[in-house]
Amino acid sequence: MTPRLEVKPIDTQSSFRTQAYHALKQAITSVNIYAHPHEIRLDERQLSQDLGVSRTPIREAMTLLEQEGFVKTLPRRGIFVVRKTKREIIEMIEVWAALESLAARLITLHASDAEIAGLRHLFDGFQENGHSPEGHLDEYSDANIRFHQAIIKLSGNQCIADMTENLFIHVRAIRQMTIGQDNRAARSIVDHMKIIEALERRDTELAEKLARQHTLDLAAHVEKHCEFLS
Amino acid sequence: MTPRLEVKPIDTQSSFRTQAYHALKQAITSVNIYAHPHEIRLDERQLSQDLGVSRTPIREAMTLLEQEGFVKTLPRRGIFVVRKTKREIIEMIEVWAALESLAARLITLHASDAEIAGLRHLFDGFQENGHSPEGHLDEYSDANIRFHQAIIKLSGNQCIADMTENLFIHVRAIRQMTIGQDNRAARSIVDHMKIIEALERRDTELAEKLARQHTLDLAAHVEKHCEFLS
DNA sequence: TTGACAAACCTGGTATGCCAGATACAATAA
DNA sequence: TTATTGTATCTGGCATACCAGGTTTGTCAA
Repeated sequence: MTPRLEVKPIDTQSSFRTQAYHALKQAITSVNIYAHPHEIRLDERQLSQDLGVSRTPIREAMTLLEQEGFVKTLPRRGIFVVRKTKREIIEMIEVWAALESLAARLITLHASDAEIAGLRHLFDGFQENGHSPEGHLDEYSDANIRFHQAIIKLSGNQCIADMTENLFIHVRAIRQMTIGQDNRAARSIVDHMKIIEALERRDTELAEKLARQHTLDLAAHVEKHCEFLS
Repeated sequence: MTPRLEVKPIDTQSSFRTQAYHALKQAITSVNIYAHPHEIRLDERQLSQDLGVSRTPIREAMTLLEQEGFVKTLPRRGIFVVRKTKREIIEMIEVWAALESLAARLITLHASDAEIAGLRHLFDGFQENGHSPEGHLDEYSDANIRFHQAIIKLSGNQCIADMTENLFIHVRAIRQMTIGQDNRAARSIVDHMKIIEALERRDTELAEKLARQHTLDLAAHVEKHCEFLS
């Protein structure tokens, strides 16, 4: 056997378009657009200079971002970051509820006991009485996010994962803004535990229902308390 | 008042890119890709000649179609029409079930009695004993499709409509291929009537459950009987 | 000072040319 | 004949020039 060099295959897949897409999506989703009162405008030529590529890959990335609903281009006016309305946010949360509910159903049918057990570990450290989630909102918020992502992943349905990927960006932002209100963190962890218990018991109908209701509660909360959304 | 010509405003919104996108999507989705055994390859330059525009709007349209999962471009190889696997089809049907189930829930909460009553009229002519759906599969298939579209629309949730738009293209094709099997048409109309009755009674939980189960049944049927899918 | 109006510029849309990788095929050597 | 290699050709990725419509700005008359 001849000695061979260990070479990694060159990443021939990531074109400038793909890189620009990820860079722009990252940039757009990392700013809290609901905190800025004025609308944000993007400039193709400026971005192409900043990223060091021509306008073509920038435009193709913008095409993708527009289809995903993150930006809106007005011909000869400019490209603008989209601010979701309260109605749209609620609709997205409702869809999220339906998809996560389906994920819970699929988990009871197909996931292994070990996988389900792994969900509990996400909340290790938040269950003792002396360590209430209110005191560590950021940490709990992260665990919260990981829980919902894990549910989607364990479902084994890639289509759910794909469809929730962009919803998640918006729902996550809303969750983070509302987690501190109305004792939601403590109530949230109770809901999560009940969902996990239903999954462990393979109670398909209950798990499905609890997962749906948990997220529909968020929708109702946003309806009542998020007047800062237009 | 001076006489004026009746002129329609020029459709300044539909760019070549948008027109190319719709033309290509129409062309791709109208061919039954599962009937052709060989993979279908698209050529940017050929298409730009056929549509009479340059490659740029073609490329941007392709970018959109690729993100929607209808085509896949391999650099310096070509652009290929995507053939969904059986696994992917089932996943899409499951997602459809979750979204239509949510739509049924929302209808019981927000739709008017008149809107719900309109669902029955879609099946006028298929309910008499002498006019069984089996004898008119094409007509029934159309009514079937309109029923599911109406459910989505009546939900009032635009996000559901957007997310099911592309799923529908695939699910529709599968429904049409399976409607003639296994007495599915007759059983389907029974399911639909039960769903309508639950909606009329504003039975949220039942309508939600029936709508979900009706489509999950399709998923189970595909799992068992659609071996022609890869 | 203020209003209208025109010129300069800015912006996204489109066409086009070039590039490098991939392929097909012919030429060549074993 | 068969394996190999070189070359012509084809393909999508990218850069760039130009266009038309919109905006801004500045000038000038009232």
